This record gives sequence, C-alpha cells and structure tokens, in this order.
Amino acid sequence: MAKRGPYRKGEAKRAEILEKALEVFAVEGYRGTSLRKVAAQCGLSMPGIMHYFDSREDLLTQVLKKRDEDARARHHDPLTLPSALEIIGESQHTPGLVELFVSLAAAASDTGHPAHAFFEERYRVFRETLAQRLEEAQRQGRIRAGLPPERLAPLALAVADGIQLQWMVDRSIDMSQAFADLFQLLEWVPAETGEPSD
Amino acid sequence: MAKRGPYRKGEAKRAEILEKALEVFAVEGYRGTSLRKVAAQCGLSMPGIMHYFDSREDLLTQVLKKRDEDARARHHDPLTLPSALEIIGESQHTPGLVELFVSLAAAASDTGHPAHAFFEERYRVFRETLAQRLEEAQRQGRIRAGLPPERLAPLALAVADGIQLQWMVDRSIDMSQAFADLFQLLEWVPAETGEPSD
DNA sequence: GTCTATACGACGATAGAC
DNA sequence: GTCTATCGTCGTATAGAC
Repeated sequence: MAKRGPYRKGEAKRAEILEKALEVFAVEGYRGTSLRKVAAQCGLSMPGIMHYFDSREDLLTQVLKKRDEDARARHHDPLTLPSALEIIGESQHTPGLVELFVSLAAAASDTGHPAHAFFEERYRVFRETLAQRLEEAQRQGRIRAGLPPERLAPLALAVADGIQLQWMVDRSIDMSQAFADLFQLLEWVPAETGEPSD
Repeated sequence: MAKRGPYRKGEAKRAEILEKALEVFAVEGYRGTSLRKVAAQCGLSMPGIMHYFDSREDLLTQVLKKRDEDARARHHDPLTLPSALEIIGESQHTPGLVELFVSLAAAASDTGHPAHAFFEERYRVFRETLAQRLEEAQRQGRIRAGLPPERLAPLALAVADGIQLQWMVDRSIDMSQAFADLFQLLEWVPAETGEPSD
C-alpha cells in the first residue's frame, strides 16, 4: 500500500486535482469556470494541473467519469431502477455538474472529441443494464409488456436526460417525478425485498 | 412594403445574417465555428455582424429562434403530435443545429444568460401545447389515461430532448422511433382526418 | 517526474475612424 | 453601417528550474 513505483504520487495528485475540480464545478457552476480558476483552487499554476491531463476536454471528461464512479459507490454497484431514481434526485443538488454533463455531451457529438468514446460507452452500458432490469421486471410480470426492453431502455434514458434540460431552465421541475411517471405508465411494481434485483 | 423608415434595411440585413448563420452552423457544425467564420460567410468583418446583435450568445439565441420559426412555417402552425414526430425526424438532417440547441440550453441554465428567457418560454409553450393535444386525445379515448396531461407533457418533451443526446453520440439511434414508442406505450391512435386537431 | 514562467494564437468585446 | 485596431482572457505549447 505504501509508495511503489514512480507513478504512485502522480496518481494521487491527479486524483486530488480531479476531486477539487469536481467541487469547483459543483459550487461555482460550469460556465465561466476556467482552468486557471481550477488551478488556483488546487494551489497550482495552470500548466501545473495540465501536467496531469492531455487537454481541458480530457480533464472535463475525467471529472464526469469520477462523478459516475462516486454515484456508483454511493449506491449498490449494480444499477437498479430505484437507485436510478435516487441518483436522478441527487443531481438536483449539483446543477453545475449537470450543466457540464450536457455541455460536454453536445461537444462530444464530434467523433474526434476526447469525450466521444466515454459517452458512447456510457450510453451503451446504461442502455444494456437498464434493458436487463426491464427484462427481469417484464418476465416477473412487474411491468407492462407492449414494448421490448431494448426499446424501453433508450426511452427511459431519454427521459432521465431530457428532463434535465427542462430542469436547468426551470428549477421548479421535479426530475425524479418525471422518471417515476414513466414507470407509473409502465405499471411498474417494485421487486420483493430479498429478490436479486430490480 | 418598400423601404420605410431608416431601420428598413437594417432589419433585412439582420435577417440575412441570421439565415446565413443558420446555414453555417447546419453545414459546418457548431463546435469550432467562430463569429469570424460566420462573418466571412456574410462578406462582413466580425464587428460588422456584431452591429446587429448584442453579443455572440444573443446571435445564437436568434438562430435557434429562427430555426423554430422555420419549422413552424414548414408545418401547419398549431403543433400536433404527428407534426412533432416529423420535426424530430427532420432534425436528423442538421446535427450542427442540434448541437447548438443542446449547448445553448446548458449555458442558459444561468438566469442571467441571454438565452434563458427564450428557453423558459419555449419549454412553457411546448408543454402547454402538448398538454392540450394530450388532453383532447384522452378525452376522445384515443390515448391511455393513468397520467394527467400536465404530467405527460413534460415527459414527452423529455423524450424528444433526451433522445437527442443519445443520437448525437450514436447516429444509428432513430429519434423518431423513440418518440413514437412513447405514444405506442400510451396506446395512442391518430385522430380521424377532418378532426380539429391532434 | 513535477512544476513555474512565459509566449502564442484565437476568441469575443469594444472604441473610434470613416 | 462598417471598418481597423486593440484589449483581456481563454486553452495550448514549450523551455527550463528543481
């Protein structure tokens, strides 16, 4: 566990910068927060923090990756429908990170963007996991049939993402509500406690 | 109809710039398209085009406003569910404008942003109009009950917006399909031809 | 490997000449 | 109404101290 290899401290410092950056974007918002401001919060010069990242967009991508990991750690690892609802509710406390997510997703539409692979993978995994949960629920009769899980999954993901756009501009919108409404439409009923998943 | 008043040419020129800017963003994409490039396409210097707009973000807002107006003009004015489906399908041909829309929506989460009022109004009007169509459809039994129109409207809007994020990163996604799937879930059936609306 | 200092080009904004 | 010139800030690149 002690220092081993020359990269040991480097990784720690890199993680520290990431953590600080996450906090800065959460507190001060994404728009108008320059790398120099982030660097100042880390007590470093701007090239100082860029020693650990390829580019600004690389740093932003890592921030979103860490946000996902933090959320995954806060809840039980395998994403379930109730935990998805919780995560959506939690994001209401960090509008700056939602802003960062949406902004970077738009920029990442370019195939050559550093975050493109991240978003592609993220959406793919989320859709697959979601589809699994929905398939289980359908098989157990806890959810309406009518649409196959592979079609329901992107739909549910779209609701989760899309309601964010409305919420950003009108904070009185309840994001959890919208997601829950979709499942009410599906006549979803929770799994029995002790069941493997949901 | 002829020139009347000193502002006559100004408005025409302004509209011309807007039209050209819309085209530039549609063709070349949003990211990496500077005001100087737009200006060059207009045969003007950058301060030249800024004579007609308060700021870069003001110009971008007007571009999105014109995009909405163009879409509204292409279809019958009162938004119906089938025409909403068409508009979503059409946006697949202009990824640069989708990128612009999402990017600006994120930035406009700031209350002081020039586009904030535009998005607030846009979402409000869309939700209200959608809710009206859904209410009619429910009353005529052409759509499942279970959720009131005021809750269904933001949900449908979220699907339309959210599927864009997935599509931007994976162009094989069919945006119209996702929107149609929601209405399949609602067991929606089209209004009779000759009916007032849908 | 870690970090500072410095310089560079491009951006949006703006002042002032014409 | 439109230009040139300039400003401050951004992200980036590099040289070199330690």
